[in-house]
Amino acid sequence: MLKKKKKTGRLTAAARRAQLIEIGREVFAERGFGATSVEEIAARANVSKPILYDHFGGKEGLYAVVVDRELEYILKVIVEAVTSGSPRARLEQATLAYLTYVRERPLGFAVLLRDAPQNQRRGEMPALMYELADRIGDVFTEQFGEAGYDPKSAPIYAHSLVGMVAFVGQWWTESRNPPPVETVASHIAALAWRGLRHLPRQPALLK
Amino acid sequence: MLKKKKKTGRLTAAARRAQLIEIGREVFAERGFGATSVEEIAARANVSKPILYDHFGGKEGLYAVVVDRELEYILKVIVEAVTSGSPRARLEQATLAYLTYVRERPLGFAVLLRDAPQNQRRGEMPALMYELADRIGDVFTEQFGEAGYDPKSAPIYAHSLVGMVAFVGQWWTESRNPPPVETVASHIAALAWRGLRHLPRQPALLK
DNA sequence: ACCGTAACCTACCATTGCGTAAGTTACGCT
DNA sequence: AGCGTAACTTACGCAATGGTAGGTTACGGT
Repeated sequence: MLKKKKKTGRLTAAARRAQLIEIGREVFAERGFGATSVEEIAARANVSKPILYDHFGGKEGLYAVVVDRELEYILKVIVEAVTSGSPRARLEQATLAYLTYVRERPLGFAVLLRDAPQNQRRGEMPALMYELADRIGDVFTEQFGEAGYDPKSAPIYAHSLVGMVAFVGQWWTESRNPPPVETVASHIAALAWRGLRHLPRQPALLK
Repeated sequence: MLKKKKKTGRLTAAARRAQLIEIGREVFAERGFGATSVEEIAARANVSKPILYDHFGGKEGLYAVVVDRELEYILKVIVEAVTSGSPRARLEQATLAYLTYVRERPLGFAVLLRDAPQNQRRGEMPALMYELADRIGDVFTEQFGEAGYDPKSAPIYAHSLVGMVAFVGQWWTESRNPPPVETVASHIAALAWRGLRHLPRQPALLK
């Protein structure tokens, strides 16, 4: 017989594990790591605490799995969007991919935004953003050199781009009656692209 | 006699209060609200818990004061920067003011970035950012209408601007060997300004 | 029908950390 | 000097919560 639930709530290990990850994502999204209690997760799964410990070793274990899956996913989506096309197309597609992600996986997105356990290091989201910004920064550094711009300024622009996408993304998910993804993405990409295209060699404050 | 400390650690109410606010900012910055214990703050002040309760009523009370002062300050600085000059000068000065703030008050800045108590509502920083973005959005909406652009898209650009400044600011404080404020501000402002100036009437994705 | 094992539960600890009650010490004014 | 008050402490209560020990139930192959 296959692993079908008879009438009791008893599940196979794999199924229970999957369910706990799902619920964990929900609760962590709502409360953040610190304010989440193992009991609540267990309760929502109609199960007792020790089960969670059997599967994940503890709260941090579950959290790690949830975060890891989320990062894995978002990174995959963005990398795919950036693997082909003109530079401008890549910019647009990456923006689109990111926005699509935050829209389709609001809970996972929320988990990434919140404070990480034991805090000291930043949340997972900022870490990912820095990672992305660094990669983009590398590309910019090279391009800037060839185009006669100061390579030193590349990271600033890279972080600017990532920052605007990130912040707009957050705002966008939370706004009721939000415009369609393509609209948002096209505006952001336009701003970034035009800005970069018309950059002065040596920006200076008016004063 | 004036309120000078003789040799014991005993302070006047006002002095103790000020000290606790200072220390509170430090600890909240390091640990975030949730992970901060009243005991630790008290310990760092070489004082026992009840004193903190006498002054602020509890953890949330202290936190509220710390955050309030911080928001008060940062808002003041930015508003001052925006009260005169050409639109472009305002953009530059606001950016400059913000970056100067994050550099000069890293602890307060860190507190604002972290999760707020009782969680559900966002941290204080995002709230402030949304507030700023909304104000800017209002200005843009008006300007866009006059210039023949779609007023609906104004909030997107407003949030983009705020997002890039915010993210770059965060990165900038954390990077060792950071470029001077004016440099960073001029680059950000240049990107934003050029982008806005050369915006197409109706942005569209390549595809 | 039986039995081994995987899934699950009912208590338990132990710790942490907020908040308070009640008493104690030093300061400074008269 | 002495006294009132402000500043401070010790010692607790107590609710949450992470984590564990040990026993119980149902599943499914033989």
